Amino acid sequence: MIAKPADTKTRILDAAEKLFGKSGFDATSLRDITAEADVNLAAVNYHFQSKESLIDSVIARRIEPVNLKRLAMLESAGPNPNLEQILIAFMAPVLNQQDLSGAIELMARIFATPDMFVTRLFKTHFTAIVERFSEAIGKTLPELSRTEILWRLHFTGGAMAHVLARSHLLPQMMPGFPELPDRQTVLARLVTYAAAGFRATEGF
Amino acid sequence: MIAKPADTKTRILDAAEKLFGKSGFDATSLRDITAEADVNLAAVNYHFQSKESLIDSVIARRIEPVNLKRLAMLESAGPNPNLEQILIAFMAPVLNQQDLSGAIELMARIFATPDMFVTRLFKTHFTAIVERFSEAIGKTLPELSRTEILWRLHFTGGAMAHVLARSHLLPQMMPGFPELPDRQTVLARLVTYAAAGFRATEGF
DNA sequence: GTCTATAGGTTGATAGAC
DNA sequence: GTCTATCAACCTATAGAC
Repeated sequence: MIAKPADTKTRILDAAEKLFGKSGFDATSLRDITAEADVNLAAVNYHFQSKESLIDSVIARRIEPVNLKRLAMLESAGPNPNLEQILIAFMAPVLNQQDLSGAIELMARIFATPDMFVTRLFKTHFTAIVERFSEAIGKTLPELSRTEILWRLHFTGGAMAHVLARSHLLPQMMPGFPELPDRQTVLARLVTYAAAGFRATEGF
Repeated sequence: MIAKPADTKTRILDAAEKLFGKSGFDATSLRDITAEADVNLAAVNYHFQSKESLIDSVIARRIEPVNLKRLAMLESAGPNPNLEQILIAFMAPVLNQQDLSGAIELMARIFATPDMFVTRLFKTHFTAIVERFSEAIGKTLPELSRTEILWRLHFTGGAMAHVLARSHLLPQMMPGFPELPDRQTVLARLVTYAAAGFRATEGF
């Protein structure tokens, strides 16, 4: 492995990702980022024009590969994937991604931030995913209405986002809670829970 | 109904709640708050000492009544509540609260903000609730391990938080998604989903 | 309790030299 | 492309008059 001397633009993206994930978009200043990246302050505006545009770039760089992976996993499960395969394709690329420079914490922020400009990105990047996955689920659960499927996907996304953002404090919140298991175990628990939720009889 | 002339302290709390919910804690300045509340800037520091202490007060004012309501609903379901009753007691007080000055949006922020000082409040206000509800669930689902119950409560809290934070954009995210139903309908959907998730056989 | 005034520091963004 | 220097605006917090 050759240590790549990352160029300025990449260094800024890496530093911004790390700090946005740790402290949020508002609380992270451009000066924090340039200090972390060890580049000049003016370089941010030269390469990204504005802070908001930098946020756009940081988010898109991580989300797009994840979404491609989701679609690829769904494809590779064949023309008639079962519910568990679908849910794993939906969640594994998010939960299992490499946390090189804080990608997981960043993703937790994106899911959890209701601010308008993040919401806009949410729409941009997730609409096609929701469309594709809700269609696949509809094929395995034809008795569910499309509306119900979308709601349950909404619930499932919420559970997944919460796992990203807060799982690390389960042990300290609950006395006697065991060590955090590895990601595969968490994913398995989540898939079991969500699959049962999807299979519930509609209307209660 | 007599229109109460709220005192300065209450006006600040109301304005802060509204703006924290709308824009987040970092993006809301004390000047934003005092302008909204139509009080003097210095009044904030007089009544609350610091911004962080104001945030504490704003959050505690809304969370504590909700948690009392949760415990009361669980009590009133009798000594052996079924799973649905437990889940309704857990979620209804959060989802159905009056959104007078932005309480629901504030609650969404609290659940969704992974910052340390919010996490600390999370522990302060929710540990007892989790303890009580996980115990009640354990009585109805004795075959589940305590660890599994805590994980599934974690997932359920995530789904609920996501409903608070993002449900309003389901219609615009999905072409053909119908109008948002009333809160009771959303709650019923969520309870159906979560109850099935809890009843899943452990270990898959 | 409420106000004005201000201290002391940070912010995003840019102009202009190299 | 990268730097220094700087602007104008904003921030939290406090001192001190009333």
